[in-house]
Amino acid sequence: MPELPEVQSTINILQPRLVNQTIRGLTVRTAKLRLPLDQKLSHVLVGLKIQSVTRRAKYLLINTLLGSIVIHLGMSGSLRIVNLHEPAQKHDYVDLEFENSILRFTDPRKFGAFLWLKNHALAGHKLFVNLGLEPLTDEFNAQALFLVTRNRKMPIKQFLMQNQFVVGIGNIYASESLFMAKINPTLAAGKISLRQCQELVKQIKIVLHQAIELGGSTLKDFIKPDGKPGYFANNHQVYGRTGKPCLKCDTTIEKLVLAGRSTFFCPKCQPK
DNA sequence: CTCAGATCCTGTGCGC
DNA sequence: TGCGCACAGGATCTGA
Repeated sequence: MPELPEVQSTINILQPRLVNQTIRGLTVRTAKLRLPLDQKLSHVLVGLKIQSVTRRAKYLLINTLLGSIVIHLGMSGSLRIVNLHEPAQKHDYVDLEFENSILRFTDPRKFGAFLWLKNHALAGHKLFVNLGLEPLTDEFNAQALFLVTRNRKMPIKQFLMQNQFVVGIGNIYASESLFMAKINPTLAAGKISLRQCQELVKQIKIVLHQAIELGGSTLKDFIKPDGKPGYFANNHQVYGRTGKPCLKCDTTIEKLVLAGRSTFFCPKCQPK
């Protein structure tokens, strides 16, 4: 899936195409996503007009005056806009139908989610209530990161990937940001200095902004909402580059496993 | 409270 | 060419 840049790119493409469109129907082809999908949702949605398409963490929000359709792409989900009567493929699980087009949700691994939340239920919902700061805001800064990491023994990479303090940093961009900030991914979060926090925050913002500008990264099977294939791993410094030379110092890139997730780093640029 | 590990599900790619 | 196994972008739950 999609990390934050892919979700944001999806939104950037969907927003102009969906705003002011009126929902004509909903077709659901599975009940089992990460969260159960209400098969009778169609009655609620038909007739509602899309006001905006926004994002919170990696949740994509299609907003109407009454509430929001909340979509999470999980590990393998994608959205695209197709013509009416375009036949559904194997893992096409939800269609949101408009007058002249369909927004189609595909998710082979079914780790994603598609649900409806009324306005009053949105902010307090369990999916949203424990989410941390958006990484591209001023609230996510070095001072805040420094304070919240004190006494934490968890490796900094895992800490970044939790959503409690900062959201939207997934497995790819955690490795990439730490490389750019020259911080070893196994370093205990509580051990990073204020100066390292400054560099890390700065690099996280740069890396995410760049990926968004590129139109969302790098997934070989990532399909943008217009149906065109996405980019493929062209810009990664360390992710997926085990055994290849570091682009800055030529040292061989290494891989290790942290909390069950592959982690890539340069042992010379990111010393312990 | 903190943290490690298992878990949901399917597809792909590798070594044999 | 076919088969089995390891691994994959996330997030949540359990239990030590």
